[in-house]
Amino acid sequence: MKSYHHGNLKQELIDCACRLCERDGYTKLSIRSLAKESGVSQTAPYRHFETKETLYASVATEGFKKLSIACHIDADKKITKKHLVEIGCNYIEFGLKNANTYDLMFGTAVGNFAEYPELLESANSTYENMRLSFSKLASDSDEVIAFKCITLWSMVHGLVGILRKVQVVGDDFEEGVGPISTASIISTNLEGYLDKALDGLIQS
Amino acid sequence: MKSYHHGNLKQELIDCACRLCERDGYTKLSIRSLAKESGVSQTAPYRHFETKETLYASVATEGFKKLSIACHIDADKKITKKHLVEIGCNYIEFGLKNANTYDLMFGTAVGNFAEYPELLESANSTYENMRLSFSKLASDSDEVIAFKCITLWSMVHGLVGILRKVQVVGDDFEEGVGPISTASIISTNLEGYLDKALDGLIQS
DNA sequence: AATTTAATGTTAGCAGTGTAAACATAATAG
DNA sequence: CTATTATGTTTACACTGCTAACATTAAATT
Repeated sequence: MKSYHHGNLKQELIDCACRLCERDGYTKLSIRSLAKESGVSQTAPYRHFETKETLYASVATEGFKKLSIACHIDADKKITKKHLVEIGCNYIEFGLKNANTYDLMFGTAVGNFAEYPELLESANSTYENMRLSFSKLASDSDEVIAFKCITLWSMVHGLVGILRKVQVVGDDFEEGVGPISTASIISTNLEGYLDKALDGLIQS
Repeated sequence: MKSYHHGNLKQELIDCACRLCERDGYTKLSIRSLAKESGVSQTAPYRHFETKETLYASVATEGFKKLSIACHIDADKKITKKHLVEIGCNYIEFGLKNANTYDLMFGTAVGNFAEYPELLESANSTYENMRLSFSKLASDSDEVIAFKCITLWSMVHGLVGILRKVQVVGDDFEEGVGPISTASIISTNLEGYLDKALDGLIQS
């Protein structure tokens, strides 16, 4: 016997959306199918999400929270380069393992984060985490730290994009030194790669 | 008086799709509206594009061709670091000025490039161009060159993504050292930024 | 405790989408 | 000149985001 009111619909919709989004990609996600999955009428979700983009924003918010956790490292006081490598690796790993969610977070599905305070907050806090780690590594000025953050973020973000493209294309890749085989070498030794790439970053 | 056969429909559809895609983003692009724009019936495009993804692939192919051109530099023999900075800047400029097309090229709209030979070819040739530039800069092994290529590409690709996100969010940005103001500093002096960032790359 | 109000659900329906099937016309090959 | 192929049209289906009008229940107010 089910009651007229669901009771926990909003959260269930978000959870379900996160799951389906990661499984099939956000383009395959429909409000109607989501409603059906939750055993509720087609338009019920609209009581909790003004538009589809609002739903996307919620899924992306969850994504940033998870990314924050994935990139968080325990360190009492000082942080070493090794820690940064670890952060970078964890970031990339997250991007590759949660590729579809990552698309939603960094693509254009949600046009303007500023319209969704929670999303903006969770995204900024991911950045803030990274900034804090850098600030513990060396006593740089705030400006230098910000530059380093953006550079590291760009690097790992870009690597996620490139590695994914190359991996998709490279299902049947040839031996050689082309982008595909090189990328797969990189991805099998991410740690070593990042370690070298960070050299130019942490000293200066 | 219009004839039953259009005569040049395929190319016109591609051109029109490129234009509309860049103007409104590829998600807003519909085969039907495209057909209407070309003064042809709703399903006529299907004689030239099996699915919508096939159309996407064509637009993306054009995108890579343009990117290749944008990143091409004239240099007789030797290429200097300055040239690489130029390539990087041109790449980023392309990504920011053709943001919607860039999404199509590097997003998940086209799942597997290998299914579209022309797209694969144009994408690979963009890479090959970059590789050639690096090979003229220093007499590195093919392996090292490939690593440098992927690293530079990741960097500029990542920067495009981050700068865009931050710019969108930062319509009303505050002074400070947060990601937004830092990113705008970077974007107003891309050349200087890349120059510094490339230091770690070209020597090693 | 009774009643008003707000939150949350349903039904019906519109305009738009990708795409398949059956048919029409024109260009090309034999 | 005829048969075939390429290219176009019409019709139709299942699906989508979303709106408006209505139903039910929970919460707030008197």
